[in-house]
Amino acid sequence: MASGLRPTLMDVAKLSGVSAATVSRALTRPDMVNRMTLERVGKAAETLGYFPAGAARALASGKSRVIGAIVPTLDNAIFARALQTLQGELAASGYQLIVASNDYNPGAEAAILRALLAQGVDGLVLVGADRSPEALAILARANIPVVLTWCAHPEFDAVTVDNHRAGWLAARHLIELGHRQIGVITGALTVNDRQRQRVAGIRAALDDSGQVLPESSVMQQPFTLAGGRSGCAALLSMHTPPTAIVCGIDILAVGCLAEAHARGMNIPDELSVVGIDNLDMAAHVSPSLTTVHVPTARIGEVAAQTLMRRLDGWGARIVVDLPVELVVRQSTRRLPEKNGG
Amino acid sequence: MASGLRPTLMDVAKLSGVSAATVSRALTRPDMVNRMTLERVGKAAETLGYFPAGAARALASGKSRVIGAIVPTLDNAIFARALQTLQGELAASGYQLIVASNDYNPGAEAAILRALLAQGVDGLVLVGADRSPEALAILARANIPVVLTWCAHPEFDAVTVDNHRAGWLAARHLIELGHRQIGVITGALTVNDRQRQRVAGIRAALDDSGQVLPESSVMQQPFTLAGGRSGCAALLSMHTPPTAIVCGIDILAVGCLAEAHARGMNIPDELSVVGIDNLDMAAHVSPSLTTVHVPTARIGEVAAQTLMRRLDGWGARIVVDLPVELVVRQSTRRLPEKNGG
DNA sequence: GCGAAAACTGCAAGCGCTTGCATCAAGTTT
DNA sequence: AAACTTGATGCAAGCGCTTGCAGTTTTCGC
Repeated sequence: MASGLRPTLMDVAKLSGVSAATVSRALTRPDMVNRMTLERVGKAAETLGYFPAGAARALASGKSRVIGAIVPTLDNAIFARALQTLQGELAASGYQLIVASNDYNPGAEAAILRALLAQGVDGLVLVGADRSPEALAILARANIPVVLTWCAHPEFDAVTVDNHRAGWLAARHLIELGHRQIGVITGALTVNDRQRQRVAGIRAALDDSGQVLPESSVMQQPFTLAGGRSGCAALLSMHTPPTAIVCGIDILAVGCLAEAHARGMNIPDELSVVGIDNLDMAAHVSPSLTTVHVPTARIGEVAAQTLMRRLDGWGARIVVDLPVELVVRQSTRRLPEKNGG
Repeated sequence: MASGLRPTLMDVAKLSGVSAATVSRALTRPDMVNRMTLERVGKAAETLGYFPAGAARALASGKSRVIGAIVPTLDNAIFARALQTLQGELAASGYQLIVASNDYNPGAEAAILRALLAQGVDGLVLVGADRSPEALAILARANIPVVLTWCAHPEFDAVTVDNHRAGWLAARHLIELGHRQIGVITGALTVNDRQRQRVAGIRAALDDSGQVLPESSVMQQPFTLAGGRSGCAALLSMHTPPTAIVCGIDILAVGCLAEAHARGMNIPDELSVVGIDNLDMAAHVSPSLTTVHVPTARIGEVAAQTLMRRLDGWGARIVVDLPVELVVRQSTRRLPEKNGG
């Protein structure tokens, strides 16, 4: 090889006295190559410090061994954690992960999708099932495996979690504790189907017990602690403030706790708060947060496995629904009786 | 084009009646092409729904427009946030981001590096300056821009933060408040130069005031709230427990707060705690956390800019040092006088 | 020991783009 | 009007691999 340049397949072939084809096979399908040849090639590759050029490989084979993921943001423990396991699992199978975020802007997705496809990803993992028609069209034409996470959609594989049930469990818990004035803090519902489903679940639980959740008791806030605080503040300043609040995600719930604390309110005595997600933090805040556990890390892991299975040729739709579960801690308690009646 | 297949450059060329070369130029260097031709090509590409194949492009041009990043873990708000801005900034310049994590295992880095280089990344962003000789050798041979983050190294571009100073500021603050018994909770020092530097800074501040920081007062813990708690517990169970604790990162500090709270200790009256990082959380926990602000998001942003500058041909070493700054909140206070003396 | 199957290996044609060089038409200069 | 620029385009040679097919050598079965 020209000194200073990366060695190529040809260099290895020459050094080991075989054809490029054989080297290629030695590297990708060792079982097709004679043991001794394999060894010779291996040694040559070793001494040259050879490693295959992904671009050439991708071009020739049509497979890039790269998976793309689009998340609303990395700056949220939920997605970061899912990506962490996703990446780990993919790496174990020899795949790389390209991440992109759309900042909860559904309109940005189509462009990102185009960029990812242009890049030549072999598969895609997306969050939620809300998708613009344009994005949908792109996906339909792309002809690569796509797995949705958190929410399902009939046209795609999915690793889901029952968000409706999560909301239901949270609200049900409060109802069983005697709460009747229940407020909700959630993210922006128009761009977030997970949150919509959770709120629907909350509403359903209330319905089941003959109550209604007025729109005015549902506060939409950004997914930050500050959002949780201001949602809490808004709820508490209502004419009849709630005796309990369920938050669409733990971040909001922790913010809510902080706000209550800042106001000198005792939780759970004066206000019950329940979250959804079960972040690490939930167990450590004070009071510890009652929440609905969502197996976030597992989502990434299973998403990777689903993708691998598809890339291995699996033909049928795959939908894995991961269980959610109420975790009762210290932030909720039975509504104190107001009077003897 | 064969129906069902993705259109190629050639398809666009034929449809618009020019050569493939012209289409290529129309797409990548529009200024080299006649206005009218450009328009025709654009229209043809549009109607065919053409977009370039990244692999082919990368192979022919030697540039993949993909950047690789290796972080210890995504599951830490610090890195997740930096990656978020890094990704956003790169995307704005038409680059994709491949992320990989090594789980704080320095030994894994070389393999990841190899995989990333095989994939054909155009640039790399790494965390910290600790690097195995093997990894270093790989980087040296790779011949692509590399930017280090958080810590600098003479051989690489870097976007740094003065970790030593961060530690120094934190400890100094406590010393000024009269504390003499100071404990430290940190991550695993052997695999984390950021933490080493911070602890060194803490030690330096103590030295400056004529004190020493015994090894036994430095608790190494995993970067979790639970780690912060157990570090705190360990410190408090010492023969002469500290009156103040500085934590290598906020996560540990928040855990520390939680532990103290669980023990019914009043912070800051009975124990002062200071963190480093200034996570969102720091302002919202109770008591709010005194900490040293580290411009995490900015690190990712500037890292991207640095890389872009290099890829634009910039020849000199780039080192950007971002300022850190003490943020005093409620978790620290003057050491109460024990007696009249 | 012979024919056929099995096991290897090589040939060569791409994969879809980029880019140095040549070409050619249309100005500019002198 | 000859000699040059200049601008726009085409030609064609790759970039470094993979892979269908064909050829060669081994290995078996009998």
